[in-house]
Amino acid sequence: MPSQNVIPITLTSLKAACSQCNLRELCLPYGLSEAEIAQLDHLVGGRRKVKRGHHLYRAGDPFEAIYAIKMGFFKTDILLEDGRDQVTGFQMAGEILGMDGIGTDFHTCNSIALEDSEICIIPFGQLEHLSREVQTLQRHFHQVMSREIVRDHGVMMLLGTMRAEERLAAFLLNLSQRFTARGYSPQEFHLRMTREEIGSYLGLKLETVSRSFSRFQDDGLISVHQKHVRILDAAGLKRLLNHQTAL
Amino acid sequence: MPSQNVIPITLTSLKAACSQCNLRELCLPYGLSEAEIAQLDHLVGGRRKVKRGHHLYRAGDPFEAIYAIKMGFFKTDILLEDGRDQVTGFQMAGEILGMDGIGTDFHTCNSIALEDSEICIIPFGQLEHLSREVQTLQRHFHQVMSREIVRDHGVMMLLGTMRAEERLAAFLLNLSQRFTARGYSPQEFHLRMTREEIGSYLGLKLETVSRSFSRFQDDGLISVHQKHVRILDAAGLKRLLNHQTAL
DNA sequence: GGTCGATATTGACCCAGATCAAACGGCTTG
DNA sequence: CAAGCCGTTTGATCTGGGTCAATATCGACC
Repeated sequence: MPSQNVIPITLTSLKAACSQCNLRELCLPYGLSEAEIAQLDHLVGGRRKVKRGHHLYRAGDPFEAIYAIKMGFFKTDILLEDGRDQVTGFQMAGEILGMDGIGTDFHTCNSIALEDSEICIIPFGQLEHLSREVQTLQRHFHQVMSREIVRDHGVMMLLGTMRAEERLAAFLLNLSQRFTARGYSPQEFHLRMTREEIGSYLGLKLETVSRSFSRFQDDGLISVHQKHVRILDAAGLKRLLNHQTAL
Repeated sequence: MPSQNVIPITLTSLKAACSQCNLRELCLPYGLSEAEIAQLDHLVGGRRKVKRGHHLYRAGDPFEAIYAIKMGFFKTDILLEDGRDQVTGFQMAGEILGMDGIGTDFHTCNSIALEDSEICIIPFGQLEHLSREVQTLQRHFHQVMSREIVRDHGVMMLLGTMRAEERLAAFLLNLSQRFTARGYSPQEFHLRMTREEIGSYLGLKLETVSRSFSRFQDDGLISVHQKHVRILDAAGLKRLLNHQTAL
């Protein structure tokens, strides 16, 4: 069923592949020369639109490709047999999805669009093939995977050692930083996810997330109305983070 | 200073490189043909012994190589400026260390031997070079990285959704399974880490770890004396894990 | 073999965040 | 524009695990 929505790359649409893509500074081609990016254009096996609420892939799906987000917003989550589930990440334009599947030949988590999105399909065989020829691509792909590992370590740190408000502050600052890198305002943004999804990601209940938001607002750190967030005192949020809790 | 302890590969010692190593079914060469493993022997840049309590590398060290554990036991941890720290993993023979450094050219965590250990140095440039030529090696290296990501997701799940005793049960079952894969007893093993290190990894205080151990013992699931653990009822531990908590 | 510091166990108490519950706001839909 | 639903906010109460503290045990080193 995914193939229905796949937009095959044609000569005209190729114009908009990596070499023309304004995300190339954030995405896989980062750091590649013009010539190398030209080679990379052949890498993109097609595009696919994913409507809000729909899956890009599900846990158990055979692994065939990784995906670069062209536009939109995703979450990944894991669902255990006993009903427990956890959001393992939120991904935005320029970020790579699907690397969880490389190790087992099937995906190990679900990837769900939180808004109408579009992704570039990167058939994994082709990526490996091309990265045997383009050293810079190989290197860069390894860096992307490694950074995912480091990001996960950061989340483990957050879940293992931080209290609720610290987690939320870290979350907001991280979002702000990533929006900034994409040319959006660092202070003001729209949350694509619910309080429950934030809570799941941060290991908190939605009520705690909501209460912490209110607390931040009362303290003049942010202003929140529903999904709209404005950061009023980024330094204050950072202070909250670095503040010695114990010792 | 690391270079002092490096044992260079000589013609005689080469005999004991990957093609002769009894860990090759667990380590990087897994799945490679005899001929490919022969090529791989050139990959190992040397060996290094790391005494208990000593660092293999530290956060901030320049990234040059990844390491395969030949024998011994390690932990990785992250230390934040504010003094918080967290153990991000425990690694045993056949497992790969150092992939956190690929993305940034310096290591992002500390790797510390929990017993006298020996590792194989795999210079990363050489690994990338060889994996451009040996497709199976390339594929396998990608799988190793991906599995690290999946493992981290598992830990996030554990930290985000499980209660103390579930975390410890999952931890013990995971250790048991890994020891089994290495030919050791699934029921009986020696913990190389302290209660505090287990707690740090599981997002718990050492007192909670100790209490949970005692509880398991009272319930006849395990027997513990200091670092010696014997699993008496693995099924019981698994039941503890899958047990519906909420809903 | 005795001393000392690190590690482990156990108890008593407390609190951050979970849980339960109610009400509200903003959507979509007829 | 009313109805209904989902997501959110806020309050009241409960509890798992943190904190503090005392004691026990182990292993390393004179």
